[in-house]
Amino acid sequence: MRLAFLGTPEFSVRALAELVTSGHEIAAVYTQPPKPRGRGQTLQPSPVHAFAEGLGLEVRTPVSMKAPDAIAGFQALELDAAIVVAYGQILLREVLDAPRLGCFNLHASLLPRWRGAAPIQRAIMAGDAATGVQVMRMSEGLDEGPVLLSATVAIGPDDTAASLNDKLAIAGAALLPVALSAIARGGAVETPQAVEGVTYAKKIKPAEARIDWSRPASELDQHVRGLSPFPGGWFEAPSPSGTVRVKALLSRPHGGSGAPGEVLDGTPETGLVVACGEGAVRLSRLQREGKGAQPADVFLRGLALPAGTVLG
RNA sequence: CGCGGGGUGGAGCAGUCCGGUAGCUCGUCAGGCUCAUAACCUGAAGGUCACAGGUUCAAAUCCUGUCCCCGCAC
Repeated sequence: MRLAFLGTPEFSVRALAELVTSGHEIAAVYTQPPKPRGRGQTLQPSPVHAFAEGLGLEVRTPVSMKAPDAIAGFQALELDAAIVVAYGQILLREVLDAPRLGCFNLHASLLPRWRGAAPIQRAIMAGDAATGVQVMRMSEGLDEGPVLLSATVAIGPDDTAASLNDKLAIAGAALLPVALSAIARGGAVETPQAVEGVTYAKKIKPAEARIDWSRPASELDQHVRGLSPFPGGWFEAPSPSGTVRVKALLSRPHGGSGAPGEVLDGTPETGLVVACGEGAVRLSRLQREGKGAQPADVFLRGLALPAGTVLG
């Protein structure tokens, strides 16, 4: 089929690769324009942009898909279908209707749960036992279209937003060729989403990343893993040169109890065990502000946090 | 010139503001203890304190310049 691909982050790259491998014609790749990022604020193309360029595909980076010329350019492609995977822009009716067979979206949750921007993180933060990826026909509403294909992925006790992102990207990419061949034959079954069980995965706000030690251990564990590595659940710890901010990147509930935020065990061999409002968590990967991530033992050799220390 | 950290024996850090014999937690090596151990005890090796100038009786520490690294939340 003659397709357009719309995607931006790393998550989308695998999906695009899968489409290319399965022999579809990629008429154009749409992605967000390069943004200044990283040290030096140099202009960096998006992961999808870099990947597509490497394959010699035509890359388009309109600032807005609502602009008349962008819409016209899209319509002129005369597509069979368009595949949207974490593109980052809302598409108007004119765009959705342009391809002969319509626009399809790969979404990282089991709809109608976690419609919206941060489904992967929200699933972990909510303590869901499983989540998934789905291919759906796009409609004007936010992730409200009927579902064609679905795959479930279990959320393990050590999964972080990063690890789950990878698993979902792989599972999702595998669905696309299957969905497309069904669409091409006209044999795709589209199931409307359930009316009940709708939740929205709101964007993560900076303020909610801070760790609140008074919460139960299970919730804190989910908080840490759901926000790892970005933006990272963080807390404050005393150091010889004042209070420093520390991100927790990996955690697991652990036995023990004490005042919320109290260090129960800070020996490098054990890891950092901190009391919560209920129970305790063991933090096994940490990152001091301005530094790289470190395993707990290495971290604790540089910043001693003996039992009894209270974290903020 | 977007912002912020940092370069100190193999690892992670303290010391730098208030110049004056290079320190901590580990690792490594040797020996000891133990039924045994990632445990414990004793001892040892290992550093031109990123690099180059400058100030000074004396610089990891003060001044100037250079290189490199790390973190900035679709």
